[in-house]
Amino acid sequence: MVRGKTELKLIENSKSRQVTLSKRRTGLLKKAFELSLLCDVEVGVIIFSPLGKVHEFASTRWAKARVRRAHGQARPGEQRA
Amino acid sequence: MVRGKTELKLIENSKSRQVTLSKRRTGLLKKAFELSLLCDVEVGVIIFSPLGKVHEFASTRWAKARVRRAHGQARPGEQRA
DNA sequence: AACTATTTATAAGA
DNA sequence: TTCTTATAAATAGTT
Repeated sequence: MVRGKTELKLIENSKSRQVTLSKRRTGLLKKAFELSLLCDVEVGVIIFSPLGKVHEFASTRWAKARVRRAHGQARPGEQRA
Repeated sequence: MVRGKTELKLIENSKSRQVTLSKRRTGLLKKAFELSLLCDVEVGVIIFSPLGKVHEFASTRWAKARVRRAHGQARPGEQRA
């Protein structure tokens, strides 16, 4: 949201969407890390990219285990199919 | 991180920590929502406050189910005890 | 991948 | 907790 603020809707252009995903994913994971550190809370974040890649942040071993369990089943595409 | 930038370490003062948690939690969930919307990705976020409260964001029914399953077991404090 | 103009997020204070 | 404000951080578009 900068330089001609972004609308809050799906980014149609796939190239832009990919770039934005990459940047914001990094930002989101960073924010999650900071929150867990600053406030001593358990945080878990899971992001499934369309291509099937998974990115995650889990603040502790406990949260990691939960996150793992969370996607130990089917992936989004499979589930919704 | 503003007005005398925050150090990346546990906020010792519990009052400040609580306030920061509240603000940043809101921000994190918002970012997660935006990411899922803008980039069409599945996103799940779980935050366990020390007091046992749970805050979450899940972009889809699929993700919701996963997140629910993820903390349908024990809570952090219990697990680590 | 870097840059940079702007928008956002947010720490502190009220 | 909600509002305000000053400033740090994130990031969209560009190179």
